Amino acid sequence: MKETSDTEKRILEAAKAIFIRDGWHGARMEDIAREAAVNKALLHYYFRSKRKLFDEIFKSLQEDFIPKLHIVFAGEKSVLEKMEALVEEYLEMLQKNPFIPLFLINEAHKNPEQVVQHSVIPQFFQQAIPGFFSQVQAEVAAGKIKPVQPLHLLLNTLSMCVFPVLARPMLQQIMQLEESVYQEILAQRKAGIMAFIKAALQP
Amino acid sequence: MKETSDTEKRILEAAKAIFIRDGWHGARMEDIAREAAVNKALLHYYFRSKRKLFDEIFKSLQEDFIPKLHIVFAGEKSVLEKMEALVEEYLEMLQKNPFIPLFLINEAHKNPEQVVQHSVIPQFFQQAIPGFFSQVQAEVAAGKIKPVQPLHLLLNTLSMCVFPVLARPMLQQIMQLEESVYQEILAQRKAGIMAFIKAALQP
DNA sequence: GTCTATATATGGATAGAC
DNA sequence: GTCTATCCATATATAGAC
Repeated sequence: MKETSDTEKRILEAAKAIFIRDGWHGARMEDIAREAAVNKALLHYYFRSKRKLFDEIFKSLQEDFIPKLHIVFAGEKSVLEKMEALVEEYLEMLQKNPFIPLFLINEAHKNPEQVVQHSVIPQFFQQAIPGFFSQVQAEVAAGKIKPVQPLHLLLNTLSMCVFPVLARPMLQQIMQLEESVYQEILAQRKAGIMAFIKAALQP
Repeated sequence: MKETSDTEKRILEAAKAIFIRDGWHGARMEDIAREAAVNKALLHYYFRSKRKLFDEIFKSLQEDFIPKLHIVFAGEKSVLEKMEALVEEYLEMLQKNPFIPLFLINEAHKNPEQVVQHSVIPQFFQQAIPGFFSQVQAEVAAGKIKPVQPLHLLLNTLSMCVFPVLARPMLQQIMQLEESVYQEILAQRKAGIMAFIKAALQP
């Protein structure tokens, strides 16, 4: 029975909002404190450091997301159906937490090892993905889908989902689009990605 | 006739190496100075600031890359041929300058407007891309390629090229792969991406 | 638990001697 | 042009009063 004080919850909510808005580097403890309507010393009282505060948020996020991924890959569904479920779950998570990929990439760049330490994603990968790769090869051999290298299929799919979210501010500027127009494009991504994958896989 | 002293060139070379290795945030003026075998005050003597030093590198890089992109999109080639040329040029640039995308994304996140100021990419986009989009629609209408939304075709292609490079340290950790193995995968990306695009487009 | 005030660390930038 | 020494800004983290 974990007790979580009202202030602690307010801080977590505020921190999540600020991390989403500004990313890891942009988010300042000062801003989080103001958002939570407390003093910034309180953040350290509850969470000791900015990193631990983030970890708390990231942990609960993983606890929410990883089980969904397990369901995606564990079922009896076809490769195409699994890809569709993956795209759907991934895009939904990204919409709610658009700052996560950039944070992980930046952190991994500075200190690669800690990705393994602070995340259960590598563990998930080892468990769920080899089986999926076998399934892809089996469906290719059976002629159910066009020949494709499993790893590249996965990389392609993840890339198409993440990159437009990850690089939103940059792409929006390059294409000179209004915020609302870009959001509209992101909303169409699921269709845009799935049409592409289906066309690429169906024999 | 621009004079560039030997020291200045050494600093530029060193800075490029450090930026490639550590990215914008990771790169320290201290490290660049050591790499160039000079004192860090010299960096400021020649370039005034870290940002201006980077800009110098980024500028010469654009002067090299943008013309290639113009050639890719300006020719009389088919959509599929243009995509192939794009993937080839883009992957080559990324291999030589893997730190660029992460830098641009982080900067755009902190201060979106400056992407336009410090880069000619938005300008390129306005010039070359609308024509390409028309060409895609024309080929779709003519039944030369499967129905596809031009913007999503472009987003998909760019995403598949950039993301595995951009997120290398993270992906390498998640998949628990040796550096050399991951490099091998990147080397196969061109084939992996093009097979996917061709399968997705060919009617 | 919550605040004000302050310490500490990092890293870019500058002054001034040579 | 090149160096040493120092400044300064930013932002995290802590001490200590209430």
